[in-house]
Parts: sequence; structure tokens; C-alpha cells
Amino acid sequence: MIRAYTNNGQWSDALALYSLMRRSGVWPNNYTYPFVLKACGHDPSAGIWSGKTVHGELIRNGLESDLYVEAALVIWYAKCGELNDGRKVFDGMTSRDLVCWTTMITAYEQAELPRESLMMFGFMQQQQGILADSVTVVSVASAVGQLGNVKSARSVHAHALCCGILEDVCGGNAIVAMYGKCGDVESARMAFDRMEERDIISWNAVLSGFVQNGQAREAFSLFELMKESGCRPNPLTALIMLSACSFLGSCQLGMKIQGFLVDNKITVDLTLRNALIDMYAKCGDLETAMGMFNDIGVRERDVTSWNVMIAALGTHGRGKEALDLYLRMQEEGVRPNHITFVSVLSACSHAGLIDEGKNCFADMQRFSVKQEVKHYACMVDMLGRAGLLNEAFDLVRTMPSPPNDGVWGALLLACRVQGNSELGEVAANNLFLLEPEHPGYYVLMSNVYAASRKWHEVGNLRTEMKSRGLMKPAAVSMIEYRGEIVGFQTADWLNPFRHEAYKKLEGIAVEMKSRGYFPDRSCVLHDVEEEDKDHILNYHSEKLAVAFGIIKSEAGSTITVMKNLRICCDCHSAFKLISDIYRRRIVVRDGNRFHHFEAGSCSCNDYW
DNA sequence: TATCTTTGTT
Repeated sequence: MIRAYTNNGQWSDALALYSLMRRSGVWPNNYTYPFVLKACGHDPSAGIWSGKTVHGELIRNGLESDLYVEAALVIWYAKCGELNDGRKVFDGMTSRDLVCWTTMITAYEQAELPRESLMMFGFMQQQQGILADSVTVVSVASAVGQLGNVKSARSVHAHALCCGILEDVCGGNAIVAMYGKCGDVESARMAFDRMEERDIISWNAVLSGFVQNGQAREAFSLFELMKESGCRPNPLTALIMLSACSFLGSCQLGMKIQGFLVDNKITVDLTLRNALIDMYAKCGDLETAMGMFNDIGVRERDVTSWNVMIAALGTHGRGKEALDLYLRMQEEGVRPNHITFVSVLSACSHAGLIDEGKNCFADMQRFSVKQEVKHYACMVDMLGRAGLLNEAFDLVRTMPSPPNDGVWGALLLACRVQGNSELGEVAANNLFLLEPEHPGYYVLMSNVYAASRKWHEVGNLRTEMKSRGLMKPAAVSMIEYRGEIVGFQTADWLNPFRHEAYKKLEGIAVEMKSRGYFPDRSCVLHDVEEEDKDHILNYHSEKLAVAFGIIKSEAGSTITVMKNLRICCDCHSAFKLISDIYRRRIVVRDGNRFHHFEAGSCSCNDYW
């Protein structure tokens, strides 16, 4: 009876029956405990002591060296975060079968310790000569996905081919998801195409792989295929597709997904409403986002609803309103969590609200939210960009855990804004040690050098990048046109609209010059002739997209452009003037935040 | 009579 309840997911019923059994004076045996422990691990009301009590009981029953009972104990300990106690049980086992090993491998994987998980896997095979089954490989595939290492992914795939787990839907799904998380979408797609049978998880896994790797447009064509195949999308599919809309910055696509939800009677629960708010904000439509947030009843809002809206206001530079929401959520009795503080601290950072940010950072202790490395990164960003580089560096040196790439990256970015190449070198050297293959940091440091006209150092970094085979990511700006997303890149000879866009830009340049505009050459980071600099500046991807927007959209309408990298300072100045000349609101989402240009000025007040 | 597995939010 207890087994029946447990296998049916009725955890508390199973535990209640177990308790009745104990009171009736019937002794549990080795068949009882695995189910009882499983129920303890799943029932949130069971608490940590229920399992510990059971552990004590089974020792008194002399069952502590039963293979099945021990395996169940390992899982239970792992489920409640006591991984070390689980490992102790595992280490004390006299014999271990494949399932025991898989249990430990899964425990590490679920605890987000992929290296330990893979170490156990290797140990099992090499030292014990145990052959993995499909369940083991699925767990190992998840671990590799967390690690993000393509080489390991290929080796697990080879393993999966050997065991024949790819005939299993679950196994195939795990391989597809693994490749997606390792950044190899082509392999994810191939593994997906070769599956004999596909379920909703297979489709979600492959869609999410495409979206996570920036191939949102491909995700949309796959989504069409999915609908044709007769597989019914579920709420998670909707979440994935909404993040695809956010990536592309397309409200129109977002509205389509919203309509799809209604047409297919998919319940728009709080999670989906939060995701919709997030999508609208990331597509530049803050008003719709705010409207949807206000439509959710005050009592209904969860911590994510508040976090999403605070982050949205923050990225649009409306720091004061973000702070206001942060206070209001407290009045409503919603406890801020670690993400609330990331959102509110970065909102302060974007708006230059230093004292307010410091107060929020101090609030964390009041709410007993741990000050994690990511929060320090926000503080370093906030202080550094405000010109308080020494204070920022002090924080880096005194923070309780070692600074990661996020912290050093924030400091390096601040050094570029402030033009401090000495401190920039310190940050960059740490970054080169932590992330030697990340091209962004080499580019950022060469930007710092270029701003100080240290062309020799710029050249050295370029050589270093070349020898490592690293490429500077290309700048792409996207704009919506007739329901399609058009991408602009400098020197993109395949773009059918390039002639129109270039021609319009020439006209715009003439117009701006007549208003006394001079290009800001300081943003060009090459050692080239001054006239060449003007030429380079005038054909930046964001300028091409804005020019295209002016031609193709109705007079007076807002032009919204999404750029993958940060906007350049000349484009920023130019857009202020263009918004005035052409009487247009121009909204630019860059890699970091939103800029709303209107009547000659920008919502960021030139603080970015 | 039994123990291990896949997609995801800010």
C-alpha cells in the first residue's frame, strides 16, 4: 500500500500510512524503506528530520547495509542538500551495483557538481568495470550539459550510440539537450532528426537549444514544424518561444505567441504572465509590460513578477521607479530574493544612483539574502561607472570570495568608461587567466588602450587573439519590417536593403553636418586616418538599421533597433540629433540596456 | 515485492 502511494506521487499519504504502520506495531523491512525514503524526499512538509528519523530507525532494524535501502538513503540525502552525508552512506557500502553508482552520479549532477558527477562515472567504468545503462548515460549527459564542454559531449554521444540508448525517447532527449547546452546546435538538430520517436520534451529541448544559442529565427521555423507534426506545445514551449521573441526584440512575434496561447487554450498562469511582461519589456514596449504587471492583482504577484518589473525598469534607465517598486513589494509582504537584488542593484547602476544602491546592498543582510559574487559584480559596476574606481577596486580586493570573471569584467568595463588603462590591465590580466578563450575581454582591453592611443598595445592584443584563434564578435543590429526581422551588419553584401540604407545614411550625414555635427572619432579603435574614421563611423550597423527604419516606417512612428553589442558613442550622439531632425522616437536596445532617443536627448542622460 | 533518467521562469 505504501509503495502504491509512493509510485502514484501521493507522498504524504505514503508517510501517513507508514506512521500508522509503526503505531500498529508492525516492523518495517527492507522492502518498506526505499518507498518511505522516496516519499520523504518528495514531500515538502516532511522536513529534514523525517528522513533522519527513518535513517535512525532502519539502523536499529539492522537494515543499514541493504543495497536498496542504502541507495534510497543516498538519494534522500542528496535531495535535501546533504550531499556529503549521502556520500558517506555510499562510501560505507560493501557492494555497489550499477544503480547505486548511477544514484551517486545523479546526485552530483542534480547538485550542479558536474565535475564530481563525471569523476564518479569514470571511476565506475575504469576501476569497477561496470557498464553504464541508459539511465546512467542520461544523467551523465545532463552533467556534461552543465559543464558545457563539446568534447565531452561527443564522447557521451558515442557512449550512447554503443548502449543503444538513442532508441529510448528519454535518452535521445538527453543527448539533444546536452548538445544545445554545449553550444553545438547543429549536433543537437542532427540528434533530434535521427530520433525514432519524439515527444514534447524532445521538441522543447531542441527549440531551447536554438534559442539559447542565439538562433531564434531558426527556432521559429522549428516551431512551425512542430505544429505541423501534430505535437501539442505545452506551457514550457511557450516560455521558450517567448524568450526567442525577447532575443529578436520583436513584439509582433510575441503577440503572435500570446494569441497562440489563447487559441490553443493553454492556461496563462502566473509564470507565463511574468514571462510575457519580461518579453514586452525586452522588446522595448515598457508601457505594455507595465500594464500587464498592473493587471496582475497585488495579492497574486509572486517574487518573480516584482523582479521582472524591477529589472525591466532598470534596463530602461528608470532607476527611481525600480526603487519605488522594490519598496512597494516589501509593503506587500513579498520577500526580496537574490535575484531581486541583482535587478535593483543594476537598476541603480544604470541610473547612477550610488547611495541608493549602497543602501540596497546593505538591505541584503536585513533580509538575510547572501551577498553573492554576482551582487559584488553589480556593486563594482555601479561604483566603477560612476567614476569611483578606487572604491570599486577596494571592494574587489576585500570581497569574501574570490572575484570571478563577472567582477573583473565589470571593473574592466568601468576602466574603459573612465579611461584608466593601468587598473584596466590589472582587471584584464585576471580575466585572461580566468577566461583565456573569451574574445570579449581582449576587445574590451584593446578599447581601453585605444582610448589612450596606445596603438602598440592594441596591436599586441590583436596578435594574441589571432594566435589563439579568437574572433571579435560581429556587430549586428536588427529591426522589424513587415513582420520580418532584418539584420544589418557592416559590409554585408547579401543584405537586399543595403543600397537603400547606405544611400539614406549619406543623406542623413549631410543633414547632420549642416547642423554643425562632427563625428566623434574617439570611438574608432583602429589606428587609421581621420577621414577613414568618419567613413567607418557612418556605416555602423545601428546607423544602417535606423536609416532603414526612417525610410520604411510611417512618419512620426517609433523606430526600434536591437543591437547585440553596446552602442558606440558616435551613434549615441548621432541618434540624439537624428531624433530631433526627423521628429522620431528612436529606441535602441544594446547588449546592456535600452536607450530612448527623443527630441535631441537620450533617456540615459548620457550616463551609460 | 524494490533503488537511478530527459525540456524551464526573473
